[in-house]
Amino acid sequence: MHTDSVHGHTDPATALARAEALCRERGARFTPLRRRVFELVVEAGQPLTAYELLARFAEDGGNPAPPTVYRALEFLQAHGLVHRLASQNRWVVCDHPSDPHGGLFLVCRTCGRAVEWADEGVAQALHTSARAAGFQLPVEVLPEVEGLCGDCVDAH
Amino acid sequence: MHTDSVHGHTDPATALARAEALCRERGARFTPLRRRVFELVVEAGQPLTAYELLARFAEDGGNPAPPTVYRALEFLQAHGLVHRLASQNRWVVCDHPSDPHGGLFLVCRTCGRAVEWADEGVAQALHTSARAAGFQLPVEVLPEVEGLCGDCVDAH
DNA sequence: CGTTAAGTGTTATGTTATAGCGGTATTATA
DNA sequence: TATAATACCGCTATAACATAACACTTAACG
Ligand SMILES: [Zn+2]
Ligand SMILES: [Zn+2]
Ligand SMILES: [Zn+2]
Ligand SMILES: [Zn+2]
Repeated sequence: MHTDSVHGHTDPATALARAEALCRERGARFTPLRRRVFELVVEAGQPLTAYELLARFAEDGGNPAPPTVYRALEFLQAHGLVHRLASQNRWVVCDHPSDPHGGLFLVCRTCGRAVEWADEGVAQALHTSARAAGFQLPVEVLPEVEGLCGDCVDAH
Repeated sequence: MHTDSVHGHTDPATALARAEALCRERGARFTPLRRRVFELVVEAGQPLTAYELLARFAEDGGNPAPPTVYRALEFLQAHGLVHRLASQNRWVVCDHPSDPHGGLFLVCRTCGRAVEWADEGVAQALHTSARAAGFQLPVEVLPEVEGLCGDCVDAH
């Protein structure tokens, strides 16, 4: 089984440059607002709620209303720059945008850390199982499961 | 690979009897309120939001407030009688309570139908993948994925 | 330029979920 | 049975998450 991990440790500058390049390629506008939202999500290094983002804007003296932030997040998601963790109501940076990918989101029940784990084995098992149930899944599927990360297991 | 499906077509009377028996065994109180909530979820035959449940109570002339319904749902969930679909903010009856089980929730993007699909292959792939990422998953893991059910695929 | 589309600010509101308190019903114990 | 402890539920209020709709500004394109 081929297993390929991508950890959430891309440095912010690289992530920003990559996002900017990707948007330029596609003719999508990486506006200051969208850039700032992306930057905040990258810097957080962990999943954030939309309202946590709003709070960070407020720290900067900004004052956007919820729709402003939600719209930016939707743009970023549409371009694969962030993922929405539906089970957590949170948003997190994608570590390998521009590359369509399925996989698995592992979310720590204790510390909230999330790891996007690209694993063809899981994706394949999911598609096989879904087909057996008569379901057709999109190519990219990214289920979320809760567990304990290594650090939190060690700390009992 | 062993694949075992359980469809959402258990008849309401049977489901109720089973729930009642299960609670009696465990010394848990299957009160009228909890019974009614369970019955409504069973009858719906598809995932419901808590507020849809509240509306059905209202149809009956009842008037519970949100916490009342949420508490009943949490009780039912704790006893494995219903599952919460975190990605959908909905609740759905479990087709094989009393039997700890992992698997997969397949949710149709179009019609909203949800199928709980017990598949050891998926559960195993998830645990293997999670371990590789340093995560420890609970024994029962039930990720949710969105796709198209057979009917909705046929209807284009 | 002028026209059009895309992006953003803003207000208001809709939807989902929980905290906390006080009263009632059930159970456990003497 | 009396009493104490616990579990359950009604209720009010509020927190947390998300979107509709409209006005205004900015960018894209001839
Ligand atoms: Zn990704
Ligand atoms: Zn952790
Ligand atoms: Zn189940
Ligand atoms: Zn369908």
